[in-house]
Amino acid sequence: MNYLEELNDVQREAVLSTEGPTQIIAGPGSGKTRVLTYRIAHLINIGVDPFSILALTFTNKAAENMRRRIESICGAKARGLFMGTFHSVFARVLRVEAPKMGYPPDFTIYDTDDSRSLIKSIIKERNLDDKIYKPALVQWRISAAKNSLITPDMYAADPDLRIEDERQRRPETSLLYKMYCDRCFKAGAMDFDDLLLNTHLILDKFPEVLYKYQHKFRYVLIDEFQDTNFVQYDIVRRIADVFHNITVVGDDAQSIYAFRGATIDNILHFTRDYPDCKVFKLEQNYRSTQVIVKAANELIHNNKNQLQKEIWTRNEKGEPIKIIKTPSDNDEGRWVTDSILELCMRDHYRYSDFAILYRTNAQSRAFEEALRRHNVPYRIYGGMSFYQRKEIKDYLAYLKLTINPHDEEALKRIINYPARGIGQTTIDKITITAVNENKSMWDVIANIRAYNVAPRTLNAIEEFALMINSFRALLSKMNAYDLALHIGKTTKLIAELYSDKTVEGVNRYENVQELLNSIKEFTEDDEVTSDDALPADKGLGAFLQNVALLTGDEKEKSNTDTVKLMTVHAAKGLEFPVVYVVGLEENLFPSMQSLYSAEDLEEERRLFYVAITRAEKKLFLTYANTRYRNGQLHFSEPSRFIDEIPRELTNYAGIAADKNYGPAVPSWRNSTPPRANTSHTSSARTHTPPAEGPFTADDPALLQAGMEVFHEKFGEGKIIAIEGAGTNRIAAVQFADLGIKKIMLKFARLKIIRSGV
DNA sequence: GTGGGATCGGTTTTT
DNA sequence: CCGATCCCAC
Repeated sequence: MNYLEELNDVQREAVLSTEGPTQIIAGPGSGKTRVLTYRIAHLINIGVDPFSILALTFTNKAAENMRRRIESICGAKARGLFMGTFHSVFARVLRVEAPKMGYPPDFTIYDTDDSRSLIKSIIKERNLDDKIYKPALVQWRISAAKNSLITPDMYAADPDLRIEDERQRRPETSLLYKMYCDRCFKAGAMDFDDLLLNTHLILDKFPEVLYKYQHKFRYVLIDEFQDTNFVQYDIVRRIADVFHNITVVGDDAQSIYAFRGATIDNILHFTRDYPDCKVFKLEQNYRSTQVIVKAANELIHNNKNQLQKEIWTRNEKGEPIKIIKTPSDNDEGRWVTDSILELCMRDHYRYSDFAILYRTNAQSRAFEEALRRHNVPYRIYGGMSFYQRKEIKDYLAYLKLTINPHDEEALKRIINYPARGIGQTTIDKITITAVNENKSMWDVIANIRAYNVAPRTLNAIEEFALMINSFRALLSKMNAYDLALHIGKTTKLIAELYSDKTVEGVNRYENVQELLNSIKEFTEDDEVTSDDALPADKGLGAFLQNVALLTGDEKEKSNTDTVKLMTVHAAKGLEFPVVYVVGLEENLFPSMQSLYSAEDLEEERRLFYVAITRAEKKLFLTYANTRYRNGQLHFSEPSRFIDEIPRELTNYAGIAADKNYGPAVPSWRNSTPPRANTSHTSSARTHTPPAEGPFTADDPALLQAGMEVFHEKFGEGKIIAIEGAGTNRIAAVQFADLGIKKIMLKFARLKIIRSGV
């Protein structure tokens, strides 16, 4: 078995000792994925039935990647292996088992948007103020409860939670939680958390189900164990409770999902639950230069809450880490682009060797613009995923409704799209009736004649119900693709998009075609991993089951020689020869909300640790002096994380000084940074703005930076009138060559409301 | 009930 | 800057 020869001693041991509980602590670049894949491949090679192996990963990408690697070693033998994300694997289990809890086998999966929108409508129905009951917060609280295995009843009974909710002026949260669960259930829908919670509940309540999976999955392996939450660990622990062949792979230093309920405690609990477990520590780094490895070690030592571990490497020393300060976010984009072009020319790097990593998705803009200007091909990962686009969600809503007409979110989305004369008032009435009669909205619609409805509306609703029912009748007669196409045509959805010839419209049409393609692929894909316990299904229903769990960007586009842009979170598990970690500013990375708690700050530090350890050869850290965030100009201080890297590993000098990007070391490093002045807003009511100069800020630095952006965007201009008071004010600006434009001033930010004279 | 314009408000990270 | 929402004229 030649694959074993590629491994070092620890790695080989970790691959070969297949039996019993095993913990593999694997630092960045230590060949973690390799060990995990080889371990699975090895299991198959020594004769373990792939059907009895359960491998859980954190992302679809990781699962796919690993499956490919295993198949390249084992070939067809690897078929039938149970591998996927927690959510996708247990969604499959629930398709079989959830009817025991009263869910339909074709239950819908609500994504974050669906679930938020449902919460929103419940808040509205209860006549609560959505300024206080912010849907996102309520959703977060419900999610946290589910992840801690707290049911609505337990929530209501818990005095601590009640006190906390009352303190936050949201006493009805408990009730909302209950209503939310009821509504999901009635809609035949589960949200992401339900997939885990319900799996747990079923294993808990139905011993025969637990027995079945305990004996089916003789080997359980979990990747990115540090990112699992309480429920996830609980589920796998139960499943592995008979054979004890449970392997967890992870690195506490790379735990970056605590905000989502992941807990490092799982690592500690694991050694407590399996005191006899074997532990392997993979500390040799094969990825990065000594400089990068050293920087990473030094950085992470600032965290108190960390298992002792030190990564090391035999790789070359490497270049110092370059630290670059730019005047603005746009300059940052330009500088990085220049740097990429230079390295391509001088050192013959390819575009695909570069990654630009940022803290928030919103930061991608400046880089996109600069890269596009220089015709550098790039690809953005994450952000708005394919399946979150409006046109896709609309289309999918029809498909979902066909499968499960009780799906409330799908129904509300398309009941009047394309417009068919069913307005908001009617929809509200239906909702209220449904709630009052304890039915789903579909029950009301399908039986609309029983209610007193104006003839015109009644007609529209009946036609709608008839259409959906006609689709349902075809379910057993057509394959997924034909039916989807038929639905698109009948509803005029495709025609509507086709007629839109704007750039966005064409794009939307193409997206829908893309969706249809993927349905076709799904229909024709015959790689069946059939199994009596969990039969594979190729119908429209099965397609939809998967769709909610996909992030959609998995499909590689034709051109792969592209610069990659993504958040640090999305970069986990990846590596690149050259990495730019950008936007390294206090309040951004580390993020503003992490600065109040030590734990959160440590998570940010781990995130930065993940970011820099993606780099193989060259690492650049950049930050911008000024940046627009929610339309406001912000001055920034360099991130504290920059200071935590030993000076001898870094190079601040020569930073593009020849290109006028400004001095490398910030001038206010040890003094008070200038702050955006907001005092003028409060006095704005009585203050008449001066007749000239677009800014009333009295901070000269702010004025200066503001003017720069202003001129860059609009050229020379002069304010001739301002109306309004408060934060938003409309200014008429006279431009030398463009006439007069109306511009909205928001604090110091300019927004065009209307262009032209 | 529809559609357009004005206005307001807001931001981490993801399955 | 862009999406959600409000308001108003058809």
